[in-house]
Amino acid sequence: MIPNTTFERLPEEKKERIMQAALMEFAEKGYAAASINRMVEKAGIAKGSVFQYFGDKEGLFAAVFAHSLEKVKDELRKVRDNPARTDIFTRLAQILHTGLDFTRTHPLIYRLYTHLLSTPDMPLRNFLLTRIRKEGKDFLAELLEKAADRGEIRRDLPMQEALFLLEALMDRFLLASVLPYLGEGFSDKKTMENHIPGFMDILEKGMGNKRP
Amino acid sequence: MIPNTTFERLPEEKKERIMQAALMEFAEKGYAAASINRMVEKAGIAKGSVFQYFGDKEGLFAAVFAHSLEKVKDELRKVRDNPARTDIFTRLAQILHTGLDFTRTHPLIYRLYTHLLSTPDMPLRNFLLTRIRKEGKDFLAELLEKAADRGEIRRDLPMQEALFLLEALMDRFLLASVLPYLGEGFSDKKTMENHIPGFMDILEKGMGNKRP
Amino acid sequence: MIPNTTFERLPEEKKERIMQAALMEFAEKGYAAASINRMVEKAGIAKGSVFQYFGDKEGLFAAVFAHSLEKVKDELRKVRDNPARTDIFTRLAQILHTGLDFTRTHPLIYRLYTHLLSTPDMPLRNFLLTRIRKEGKDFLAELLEKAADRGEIRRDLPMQEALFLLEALMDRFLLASVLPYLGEGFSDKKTMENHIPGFMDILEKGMGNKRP
Amino acid sequence: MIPNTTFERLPEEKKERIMQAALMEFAEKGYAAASINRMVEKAGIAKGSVFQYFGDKEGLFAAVFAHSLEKVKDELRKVRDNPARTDIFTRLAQILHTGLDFTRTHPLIYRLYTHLLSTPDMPLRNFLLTRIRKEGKDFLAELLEKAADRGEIRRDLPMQEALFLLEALMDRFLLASVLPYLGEGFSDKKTMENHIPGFMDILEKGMGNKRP
DNA sequence: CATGAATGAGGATTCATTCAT
DNA sequence: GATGAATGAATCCTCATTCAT
Repeated sequence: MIPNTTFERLPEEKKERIMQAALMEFAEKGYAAASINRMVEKAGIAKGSVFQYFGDKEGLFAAVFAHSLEKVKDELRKVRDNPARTDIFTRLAQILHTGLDFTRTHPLIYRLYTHLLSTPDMPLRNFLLTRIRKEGKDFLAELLEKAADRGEIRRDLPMQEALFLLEALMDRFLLASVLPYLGEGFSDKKTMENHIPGFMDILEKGMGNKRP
Repeated sequence: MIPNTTFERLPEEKKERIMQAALMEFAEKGYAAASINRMVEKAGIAKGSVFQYFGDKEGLFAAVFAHSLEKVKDELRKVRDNPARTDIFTRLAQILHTGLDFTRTHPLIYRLYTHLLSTPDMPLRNFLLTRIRKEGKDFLAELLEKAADRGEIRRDLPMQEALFLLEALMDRFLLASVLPYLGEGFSDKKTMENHIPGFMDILEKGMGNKRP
Repeated sequence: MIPNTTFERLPEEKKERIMQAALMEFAEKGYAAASINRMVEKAGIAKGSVFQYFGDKEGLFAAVFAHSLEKVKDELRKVRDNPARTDIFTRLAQILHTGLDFTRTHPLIYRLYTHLLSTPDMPLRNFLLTRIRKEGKDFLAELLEKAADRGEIRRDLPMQEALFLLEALMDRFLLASVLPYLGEGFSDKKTMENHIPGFMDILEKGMGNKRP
Repeated sequence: MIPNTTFERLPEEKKERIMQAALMEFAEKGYAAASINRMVEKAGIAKGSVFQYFGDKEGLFAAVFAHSLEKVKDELRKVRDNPARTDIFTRLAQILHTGLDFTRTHPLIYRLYTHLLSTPDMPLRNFLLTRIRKEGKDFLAELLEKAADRGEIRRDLPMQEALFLLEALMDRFLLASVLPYLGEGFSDKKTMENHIPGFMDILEKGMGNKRP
């Protein structure tokens, strides 16, 4: 479970090459169907090394996941540290944009996440899912709370449901950017940004505090 | 290519037993990781029979999917044929309730769908996804249009985005009812219904035409 | 081993259909690799019938072989009954032509024979091979003997070797007419006849009794 | 596609053991009916190794074939490099002897060749056949041409047909040495050599240039 | 520490044969 | 007598894992 330090000491380039190859396999095939054979060939390393570094397939998966989670956190930090003094809806729009940037740069990471979501017997599933969702959800929750404090959302807004809706939108929006056939007009990553204002319009009216 | 009629002629009980066992495997493991060995053991039939009935794994998957789609359609028919003369938001609430009933009765079918969504190299993925989504999405689209005609939603509602949001909520809501760890307060199927009014409140304000 | 009479009582058309389908399989794939599944599909009969008629795969093969042997005999009869009062070399040329006609009409039968030749563990191999070769070889042997009596071949001709050579030529010639890539200029069934005079020229000089 | 070097690096003894076991299977059963299970048991290696070495059954077959072809070439070299200053018929007799030596030492290789000849849907059939036949046929063709230049064969000899006849005799002669039931007096490898002079007698009269 | 050869369990699939209808 | 569903052994092949070099 605890990653061998051997892998850590590898040259950065090689580490990245291995992580990338593993991520590709897991993201495309899911955990069980992923083949270490294909991975090592892609990465150009010896098969034995995988087991030296990570113990077994599960350990490799955990490492890939942790590696990916770091990138997610980096991205989130960017948004969080944005000192933007704007209202929550502008903020949400920014987040969608950032999310889109993320799936554009790291489409495989998002696919990895969806596999985790949909496969009940994936090893470490619960552990990993709670870890990654904590990142995203806490962030949204905090956003909502602060907005409430600032009076940007209406008093009687059902918070739990609002949070759920935001997460649903976010997830589906990113999924559509990563996998085809989720709806005409949304299969194209390039034009997806055009929809963001529309979403904000609905959310603002549904959750906001503006007088008409 | 044309499905053998052998399977059709089986006694209903046996057919259902086989479909159920296959659905369990596919829903839990996804397509590639599903094991026909496990399935036939669960179903109590000979391994060779699977191939006599369905030709190959892909054929079996297609059959399971078709079988499941029928149940989805049955459910949708119930909602559609409901002659309810109510506004769209009451309707949406009904739909969420019905969806919850469905995932309660057929949790595996929904999991099957999520695998299809998240696995890019699933066989027949595009074909099957377009088929199943046509059912659901067309229904929601029609609902929105009629509501627009009746003036139940505001004139300037961005329709595409509204539709997307509804689908996202629907999907996520049902997913939460089927798989754990999507959020505290939502992991419990029994209490999920309590959230429906909250959702409707937000949607109505965001999309509706009511004067405050 | 003894063929069930059930098959004999079948309508001629059906019998022929079954034999033809079986011959195709055995000729193309050889005995072990032949599939009864494919055969019954081609023949459009029930799989169980094959076993009712012939007992098992081996019985079927024996029946196909017997059926084919009949056709060979028919063909040989044509040549034998030809009251041609010609010398042996004209006769041999006729035989090659007839053989070519035969492989043109029944290419599969010849392939069946080559499989039998080249597969050591084919069931009934020895029994069947001796049966079929008896037909051909005895005929050639008789031909040679009569020619010797008539003084058409030289006194000192080594008979065993001559017979062997004739068989070799015959077999190879027919094989080339049935399977490609045995030599440029011989892969084309249509032009093979042009080579016959050349062969006769060599044989006549090598075996004949003519004074230069 | 490119053959793994793993097999090449094996100890010679093991390589030979594997090749021998595989050759036995393929030679006895033909390609499709050959069983890798039986082979690995005979060779005493793990089943997985076969696929590590050769990729798949076809790759194994190609390797066995290449291995065998090398032995054929070695044998041919012996004959070719024989600086014998003799006429073509003495040469042909030598070749038959050498061929007999070869089938005595490597009977399976010749059987492999006959399967290739008689099985139309063997993988790589055309490719392999042209390769192996090039070796043998070119050699005979060259022999004939040189004999023509030296005036050892008659001017008006039909060359194509002569070549064909020589090949047919050669093939059939070797086949008889390897598989039983091709003719009494020829089924016995030990006495086959006795027939060679008889063949030469016929060929010399049929093709040669001697005045009686 | 890196390598890659060895292994056998398990994968999907095909098959000849049996037998109840 | 004809049918075709049921069966399980055997097919080729892939895989994660181990371990000697």
